[in-house]
Amino acid sequence: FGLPAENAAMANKVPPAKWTHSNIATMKSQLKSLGFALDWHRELATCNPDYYKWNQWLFTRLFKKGLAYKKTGVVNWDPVDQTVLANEQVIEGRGWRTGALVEKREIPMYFLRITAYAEELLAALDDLPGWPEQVKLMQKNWIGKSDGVRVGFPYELDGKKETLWVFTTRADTLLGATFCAVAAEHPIATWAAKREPRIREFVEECQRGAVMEAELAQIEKKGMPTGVEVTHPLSGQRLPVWVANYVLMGYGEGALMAVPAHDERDMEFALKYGLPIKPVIRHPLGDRTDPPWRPEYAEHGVLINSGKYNGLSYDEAVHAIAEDLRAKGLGEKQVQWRLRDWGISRQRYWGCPIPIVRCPACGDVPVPDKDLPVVLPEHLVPDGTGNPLNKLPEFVNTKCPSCGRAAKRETDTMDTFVDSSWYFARFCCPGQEHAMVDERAQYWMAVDQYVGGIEHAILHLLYSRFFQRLMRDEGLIPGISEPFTNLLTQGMVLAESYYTDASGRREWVNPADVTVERDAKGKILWAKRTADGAPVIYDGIGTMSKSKNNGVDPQALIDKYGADTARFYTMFASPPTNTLEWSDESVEGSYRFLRRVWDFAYKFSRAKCAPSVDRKIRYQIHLELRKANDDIERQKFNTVASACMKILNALEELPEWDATSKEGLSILLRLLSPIAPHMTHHLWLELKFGDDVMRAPWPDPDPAALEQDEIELVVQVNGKLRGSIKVPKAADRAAIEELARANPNVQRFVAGQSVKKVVVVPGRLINLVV
RNA sequence: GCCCAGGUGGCGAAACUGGUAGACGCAGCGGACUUAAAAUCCGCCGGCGCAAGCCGUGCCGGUUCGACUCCGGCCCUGGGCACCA
Repeated sequence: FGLPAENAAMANKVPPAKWTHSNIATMKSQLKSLGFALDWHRELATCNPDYYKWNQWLFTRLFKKGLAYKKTGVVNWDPVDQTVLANEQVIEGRGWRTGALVEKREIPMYFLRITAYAEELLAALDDLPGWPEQVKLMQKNWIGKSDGVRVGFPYELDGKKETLWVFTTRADTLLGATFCAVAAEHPIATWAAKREPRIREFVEECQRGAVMEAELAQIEKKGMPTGVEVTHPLSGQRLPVWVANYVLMGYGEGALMAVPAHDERDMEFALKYGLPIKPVIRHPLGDRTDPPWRPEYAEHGVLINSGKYNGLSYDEAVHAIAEDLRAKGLGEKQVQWRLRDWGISRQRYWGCPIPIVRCPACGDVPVPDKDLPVVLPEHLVPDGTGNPLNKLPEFVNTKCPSCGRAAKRETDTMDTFVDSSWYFARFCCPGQEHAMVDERAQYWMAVDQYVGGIEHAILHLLYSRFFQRLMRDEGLIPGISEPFTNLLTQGMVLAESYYTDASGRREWVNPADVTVERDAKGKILWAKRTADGAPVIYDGIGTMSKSKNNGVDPQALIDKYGADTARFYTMFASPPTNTLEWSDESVEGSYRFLRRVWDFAYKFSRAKCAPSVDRKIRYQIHLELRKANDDIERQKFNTVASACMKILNALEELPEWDATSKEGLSILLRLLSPIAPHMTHHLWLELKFGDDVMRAPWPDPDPAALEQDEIELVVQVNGKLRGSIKVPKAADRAAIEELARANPNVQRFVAGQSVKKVVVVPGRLINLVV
């Protein structure tokens, strides 16, 4: 389900269902040829009615509970194609197909009340020891709980008494507020726009602009006075109200108090429009408030210029000011969340239909269970001008489930994040036709180890955590709140991307189909499509993605080198959490290594083994094994692959075939078996080490092999490496120091100076400070 | 702009809690084998220097006997910013 399938459908003029099913077949065969141990009888596809029926079923439950509701939301509108665009389809403010300037439009949509779970989703992060700190921190900041104060600024409009409410985390700076600013959609802005054409123009300009937060945050800060003045709730001073494009209607009250002296954005705005700047926090370096802005202006400190609050600290001031505001009915302490409810309506065809019937008499009526699923017709081909479901009367026209009169079906479909928020629970219950999940989900959940790209750190993982709670509270999976016990976030695989721009529309060309000429430093001079020589534009390096057509097909690697090499190389190239710029140049080394293992094993199978043991090589093998076992725990599989290589290198140094060869080879095959299972399985059998390497006991290092009488210590003088010494394992400090001083090179650097201090790090080094 | 990561040889990387920077590979160079090539094997492989040694982990500064690792500031790259998923 989703946009890529619709785009492909448009480009190839085939229904997205067909394209999707053929992709599933291809990817399934690739997964099979890589030899992963997957339980295919649990397979599901979210575009299958057996699956999405339960999206619809849960939605109707949430709707009745008020956890799903309807309100207006803002979308990108392409005025030429008369269609809603995804953020991805807006390129530099214009529609991707039409090039028309994109407008904002408010339309009714359905929302899931994730904010009802904000507190729990935040607090529970502390109970996820198996999650990377990085991800928990991102989620915490995204949910964005802030303690602050809601402050009211009274004003009069057309003779009516009103209050402008703002939220601030810096109530301590209230006496430094010199103006207020409201969003373009705020009632004060609307009022002012009616009276003053210039303001109306500005408000309209703000409303035309971007929907995306990243864009909003980067636009030039602009504003206009509304002519409205509010009264400062403590000083009684009159403050002007401005309408400003950097105030978001979606956060807080859609209005803010501006304290230019202690907020960078307010300062920028005040300087631009000549508004007053009043410092109210003592600067740690003295009375310095003049521009340019300095970050320390925003630090908490002692209040000044604030009348009775002078001398108070941040906490004291916030408390005192909140109390005084409360007494006047003009404010109180308040918790504010950054998290917004989740808009799930998509004005698109290839998704799960939202199970609502719009009845002129009864309003929005959820489709009853007996009529679920609302099946998506699969034969349509979208043409880019809106949802084709709207043009399908047999889908749209229906009867109200409540009163039986003629009614219209909702044609919006659900955000595909809904599908991916609970599929893991469905994996637990193959074949279940009568429920979303059954008691098997209770048995299997939570997922022990979840693996996914870091790009999902916030949205997908947060939505899944939310859904797990929805299912819990629906009584489906009682007592389980968190879906994923351990989380590994893979780094992104990056590749260059290229597009042609001939028709004014970007057409992405796979890097494999591009010929590139580079200068000596590797910078791209020009690039063309290999097939027809058409010039292509280099778009930089970024994530491999469907939309930029810059993925590498793993099949080519499997065909050329086999699945084991493809697997070994992927493990060896870098740790899974690293970002990786893809290059298959060095696959050769992995292939060479596996062939050497094969070769070594076959020579061994024909050799006569001496019973002797090579203690030095055995030590090396067991040392590598110990490290490899640690690295598996740490999920650093690239060094496990190198440990395999080091063990083979050590084995090849053996002067003759002996007991160490046999033990070492047996360790190597078992260590290698999860990475290269096909080959190691075969060799294990051939060598008669057992019948199934995957069932053989995991190798553990032998403590006896790791024992050493002498250890090597590094000798430093003033922290610089000057030599090394061999000392008996049990040597004491004095003995080590004596040996270190006896080293001739050390003597050169110590000669004529007195040793002030000696640092001994047991088992590692001795440092003489002169 | 905001939030989160990352930056180490020509390249992928290693160095686990502050303790020998560059393990293991790729590419490259030199050699062996071969009529030749492929494959394989051996050696070299951060920079400067004849050497001793000096410098070197994005940049600037700090803490420490000792910093890739910790602290402060900056630069660059990647991920996310709510309709790509």
